[in-house]
Amino acid sequence: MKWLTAIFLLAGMVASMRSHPRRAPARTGRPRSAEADAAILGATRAALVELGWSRLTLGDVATRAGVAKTTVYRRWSGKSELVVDAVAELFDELELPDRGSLAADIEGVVLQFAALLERPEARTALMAVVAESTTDVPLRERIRVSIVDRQKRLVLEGRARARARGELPVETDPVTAARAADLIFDMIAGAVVHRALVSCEPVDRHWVGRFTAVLLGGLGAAES
Amino acid sequence: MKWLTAIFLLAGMVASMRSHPRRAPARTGRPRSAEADAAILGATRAALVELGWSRLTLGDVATRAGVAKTTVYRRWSGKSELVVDAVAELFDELELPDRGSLAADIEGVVLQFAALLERPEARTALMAVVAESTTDVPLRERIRVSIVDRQKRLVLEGRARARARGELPVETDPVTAARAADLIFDMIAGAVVHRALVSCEPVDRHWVGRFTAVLLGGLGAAES
DNA sequence: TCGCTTTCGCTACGAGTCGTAGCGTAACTG
DNA sequence: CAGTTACGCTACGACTCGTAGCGAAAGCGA
Repeated sequence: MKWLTAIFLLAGMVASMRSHPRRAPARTGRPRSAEADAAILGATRAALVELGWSRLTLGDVATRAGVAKTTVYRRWSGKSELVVDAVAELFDELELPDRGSLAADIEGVVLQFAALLERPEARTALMAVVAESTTDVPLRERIRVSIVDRQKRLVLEGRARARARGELPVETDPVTAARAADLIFDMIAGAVVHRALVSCEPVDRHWVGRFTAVLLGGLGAAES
Repeated sequence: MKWLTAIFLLAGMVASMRSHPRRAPARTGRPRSAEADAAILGATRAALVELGWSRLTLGDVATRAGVAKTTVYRRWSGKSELVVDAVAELFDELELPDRGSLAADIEGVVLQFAALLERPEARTALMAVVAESTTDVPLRERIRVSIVDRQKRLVLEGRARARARGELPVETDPVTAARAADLIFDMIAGAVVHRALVSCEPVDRHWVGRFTAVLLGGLGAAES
C-alpha cells in the first residue's frame, strides 16, 4: 500500500498548492466525502448567482449543499477561501485553441474570458475576493496560486506558439521575456475586466478586434 | 401637490447625478450638519484602512465620527453607498499636469493613479464596491457617475492636448473618437488596477515606461 | 418672541449571522 | 473487533443589522 500512501501525499501536496486547505488525508478513520466537496462548491456558485457576495452566508451554502454547517467550516476557514475555490474551477475551463495567428488566438481567449465574466457568479466573486485579499495576505496568495498564476499559462502558450510561427522574435533574455508576459497578462486581463465590470460595456467582437489591434501594434512597435 | 412631487423628482435626479443621496435641502427646519458629513466620510476612510471592507460596520463608523448611528442611516442607505462617496473624494485628486508630450502625460497620470491605489482605503473600497455593483444596478450607476465617468476627463483632456501638439490626428468622427477614448480608458485603468491589486506587483517607473510604450505604439499603429 | 419643521443623540428592539462546542452516529483501517 | 476520523444535529454567546420612538436642539417665518 506504499504507492497508495504516496498518491495520497502527492494529492495532499497538489491540493495545498492548488485549491483546498485540505490536510493530507488521514490514512485511518472515515474519509472525507468527495461528493460533499462538489456539492458545497456547486452550492456556493448557485448562492453567488442568487444572492451575490455580501448576502451569501455559509449557513445557506450548507443547506443548499445538503450538508451540516459544521462540515463546511471543517474544510474551509471562511467565506473568502470557499469562494476562491468555487470560482477557480470556472477559470480552469479557459483554453487556447490554435487559430493560426497570434491575433486570432488573443481574440479567442479574450472572448472566452468575457463569456466567463458574463456569468454572475464569476463577476461578483472575482471582484469580492480581490477586495478581501487587500487586507488578507494568505488569501492573496491563495488567489495567486489558484487563479492568477494558473491562467498565465495562456499568455505563455500563446507567445510560444507565436514564436514558433515566426510572429515574435526568439526570446533572448528569460527575465525580459517573463516581464513581457506579465505586462501582457495584466493588460489583457485588466482591460477585459475593466470593460466588463467597471465600464459595464459589452466585450463584443468589435471591441475585441480594436483592443487586439492596439495591443499587437504596441508589441510590434515595442519589441522591435 | 403636483409641484411638490416634481421638486422631489428633480432633487432625486440631481442627487443621483452627483454624489450624495441627499434630498433637496428643506428650506425650513434644522439644517443637516456639514461637519457631520465630512466626519462620517473621513471616519469611513479611516475604518477602511484599519478594518478593510468586510469588517467595516456602520455602527463603528458612526462612533468614530462622533455621531449617532441613526444619523448615518438618515443620509446613506447602506455600506456600499457610503463607501462610494468616501472614495470618490480621493479620485477627484487626480490631475493631468502638462508634461509636454503624450507619453509623459500618460506616465504621469498612471503614476498618480498607482499612488492612489497604494492607499489601503482605495484598494479595498474600489474592488468591493465594484463587486457589490454586479448585483446592485443603482449602485452601479452611482459608481459610474461619481467615479468612472468623472475620471474619463483625464483621457479626453490628454488626447485633446496631444491633438493640439500634433501627436494625434485631428478627430474626424466623434463616435470613433469616443470609442477610442473608452478603449484607452479601459486599457489604462484596467492594466494598472490589475497589476496593483491582482498581480500585486509594483507599478513603478520601469513598468509604467514599458506599458506606455506598448500602448502608444499600438495607438500609432492602429490609428494610422 | 413664539410656533413650526427638521435633524440630532440616545436607547431599545427583533431578526439574522457568526464561528464553536458537544454529542451520538457513520465510515473506514488494521 | 478496536481505533480513528468525519458526519449530522443542536445549541450557544457575541455580534451586526436596520428601524422605531423619544426628548432636545437648531434654524425659519410670523
